Amino acid sequence: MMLPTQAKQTLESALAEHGLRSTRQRECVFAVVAASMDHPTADAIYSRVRESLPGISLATVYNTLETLVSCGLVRQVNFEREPSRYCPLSEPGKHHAHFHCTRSGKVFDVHLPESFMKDLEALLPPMFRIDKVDLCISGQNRGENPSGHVEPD
Amino acid sequence: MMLPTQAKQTLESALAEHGLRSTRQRECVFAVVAASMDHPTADAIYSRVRESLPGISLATVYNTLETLVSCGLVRQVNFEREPSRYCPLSEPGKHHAHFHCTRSGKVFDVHLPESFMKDLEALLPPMFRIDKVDLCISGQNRGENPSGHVEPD
DNA sequence: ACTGATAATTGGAATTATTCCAATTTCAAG
DNA sequence: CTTGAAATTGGAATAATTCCAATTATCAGT
Ligand SMILES: [Mn+2]
Ligand SMILES: [Mn+2]
Ligand SMILES: [Zn+2]
Ligand SMILES: [Zn+2]
Repeated sequence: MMLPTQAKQTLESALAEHGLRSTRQRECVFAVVAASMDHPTADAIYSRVRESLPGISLATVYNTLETLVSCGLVRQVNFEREPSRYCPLSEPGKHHAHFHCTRSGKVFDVHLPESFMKDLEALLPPMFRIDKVDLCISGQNRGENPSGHVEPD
Repeated sequence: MMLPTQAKQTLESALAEHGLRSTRQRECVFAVVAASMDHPTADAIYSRVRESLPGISLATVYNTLETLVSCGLVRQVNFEREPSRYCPLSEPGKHHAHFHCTRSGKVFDVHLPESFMKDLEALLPPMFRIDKVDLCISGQNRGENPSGHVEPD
């Protein structure tokens, strides 16, 4: 798992902004998440990272994921009481929801247009300052391969 | 904790529809959730139910909450990895989101109009059948007491 | 390069919400 | 009543995550 130079820059500057160091472990965990389109759990990320860094500990994977989330590089996604999943956050301005197929267990990103986010904001009293929006839809994906802004099944 | 006659009817018919019996424990847990506007955890519900049924077990509270959720009478609400919370579901057609104030820890219901749900449906490919929508907003409630369709702080 | 201070990582133990299980109790029908 | 199924119970088990003290890596200043 190798990290493109540009992504490396992104990681290092985001970490630096928070007064944090770039390490082999952080680079590798970030590379794995950035390359993962399937919203893996911490355990799955641990498995994938160990192919490059066999000595990394699960604690470090958890620590690093928390760090990357707090730096705004990674998103933590929770469905019901299942283990947390993680996905890369490329553009900080863009929002996306998650569709969880209860049949296949797969997770799909669903792009949320700015207008939808505005509508949502309008539903809340103005004294509520929104920090984070988590929209999880669950159901069944029966039908052929979807196209557009939704990941293939 | 006493259950109004009408609510008792609601409970009994919902349970009967699923081939389940109405019991003292189920009545009491349902009564507590129905009367709770603060989205209590299973533990908090356990405490409140024990005032009426001191001998009830925590396992039964968990079992009953799962039963009530599967009967569509109660909603299970999850924020991040915090313990699950529960709220009553009076009208089956109405949807509501949750605002979680990270300062006070309080939870507010936010009514979602049908138009918003339609907009959401339109964002998904038609082959995705929606079973459930969980919308959780977190942020800070700074300002005076909100009014309207939002619970008081 | 060397050193000291600080940050990060590590393995394993601890935490804790929830689930599981076998035994007992309750219930409703015949 | 009797009886079989359903529900409840206490306590053990589970499992994702967090915690912790010890080790290791990194950086800044010499
Ligand atoms: Mn080691
Ligand atoms: Mn007892
Ligand atoms: Zn995603
Ligand atoms: Zn609610």
